[in-house]
Amino acid sequence: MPGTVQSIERAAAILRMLAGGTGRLGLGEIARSLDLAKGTTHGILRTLQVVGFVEQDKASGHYQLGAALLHLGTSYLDINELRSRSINWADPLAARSGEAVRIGTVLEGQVLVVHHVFRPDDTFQTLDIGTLLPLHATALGKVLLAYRSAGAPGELEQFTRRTVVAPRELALALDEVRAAGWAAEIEELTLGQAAIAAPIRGYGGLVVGAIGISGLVERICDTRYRPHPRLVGYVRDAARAVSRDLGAARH
Amino acid sequence: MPGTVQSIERAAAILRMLAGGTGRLGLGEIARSLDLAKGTTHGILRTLQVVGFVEQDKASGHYQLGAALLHLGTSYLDINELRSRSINWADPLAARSGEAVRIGTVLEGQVLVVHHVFRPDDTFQTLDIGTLLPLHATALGKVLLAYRSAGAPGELEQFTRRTVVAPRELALALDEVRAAGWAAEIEELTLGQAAIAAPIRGYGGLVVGAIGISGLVERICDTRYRPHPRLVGYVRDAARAVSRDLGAARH
DNA sequence: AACGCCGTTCGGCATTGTCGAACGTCGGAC
DNA sequence: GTCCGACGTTCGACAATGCCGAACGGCGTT
Repeated sequence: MPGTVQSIERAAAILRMLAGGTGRLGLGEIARSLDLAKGTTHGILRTLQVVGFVEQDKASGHYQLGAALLHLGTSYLDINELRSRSINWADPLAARSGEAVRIGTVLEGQVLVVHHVFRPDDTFQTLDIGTLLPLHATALGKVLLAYRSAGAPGELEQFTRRTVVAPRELALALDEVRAAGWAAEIEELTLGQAAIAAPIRGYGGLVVGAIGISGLVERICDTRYRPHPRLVGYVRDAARAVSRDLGAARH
Repeated sequence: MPGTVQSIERAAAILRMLAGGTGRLGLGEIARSLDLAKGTTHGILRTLQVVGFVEQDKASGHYQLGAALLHLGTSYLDINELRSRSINWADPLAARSGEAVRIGTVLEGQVLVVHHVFRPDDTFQTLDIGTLLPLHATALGKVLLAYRSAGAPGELEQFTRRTVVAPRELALALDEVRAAGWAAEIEELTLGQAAIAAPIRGYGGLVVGAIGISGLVERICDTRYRPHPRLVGYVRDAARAVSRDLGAARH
């Protein structure tokens, strides 16, 4: 890609690789995967270490992500307008619906969770801000796909028996999402779990994210195995409120 | 610095700058602060944009941190051994003490919070994982300073009337911390707040972090304005437990 | 209407980072 | 105990790379 700094692209590729794997990776492993000379890879890793983006386990020599990234990630949250505007509406939605609320955007063919409110009643749940979820097997993802210019990703992983993996079937589902203005997901990612989501529009009406609730199927769905209209209304109301805050209304 | 990749260092400097400021920054502003040509800065920013580390506000042209950093930061948390080992002991500490628990490491002359457990009873508190705190005005920071090879930072900001700003006074306080094996902070960062912390030792006995509790002065301290020995015991017990998990015991 | 500032583009030069081979060290295998 | 292989690291030479500075077009202000 002309006009871009190649060493930075390589550094980013290394960071993505370290984030994807189980944790520590060896220099040789990294160099081999990215088709780089060991010496080159070493120079990049050393620099990343100096700036705190990676750390090295002195004992094994292996590399892992560094602490500076945590602060950068948190700073992103502080800046992110989608998140800051959503917070005021996510809590009420969690309270009204009684379910956990999540807000997501698209990042590299997946859903990035930028905000998460725990289910009000319940106890210990793991915070999954910063987590990546599949686009085709979540309510948030379907919404984001439906209003997205880029087409669906080629590889559709099957998580449960109900996961939509056929491209044509997914395209039809996305048509329905566009027509209805909201999306549902019922046991397509995890058995016993269901979710409802609606699009958040930013300046100019563009869809910049999605907000939704998720929880046990028996609470999200009615006896006919379909999402409660009441909950759908809550989600759509919240999405509209956030969109209004983001300036979707003005023009 | 020879042997390091200069463009990556510059890219990291830009990211740090974007994280430090209030949010969006202009290209000229960045180029001026880092003494770079506008063209050079533009190339780096474009690359960072391609890899998702920065985003550009189409309207104003200003730059801000990108979503990919959030995922990298979260991945760091998943990897970080200090954090993963601490989690099991942070919850019991919060339960026993009835206060909020935080675990921190040193990052660039500040305390980086890598884990945070809310005060059990209370209601809404803001999660400050990823936040940076001053070294000299927090209990966590004093512990980290006391066992650190590098000397204290030159600039000691005054937050309240009780903040220790005189280098000699701080050095004496750190001596006490080393002698006692724990540190306290009473209204030195925020009025009405106090904290207790103890060091976490990793492999080889090296101090790799600190764990502590913080809350209202009247709960942390006794009538003589000194930390409750019972709470100090809880914190030190937790610190020892985490250290044992991290392998400080073996050799 | 002209100015100043912004983000962006482009070409030439040399600084910069890349490559490949060689080194020291550690662990495991035999 | 002693190979052997793999690892992370260092180094020097080449040229490809990304840096610089000047020029461009758009926008808001003066």
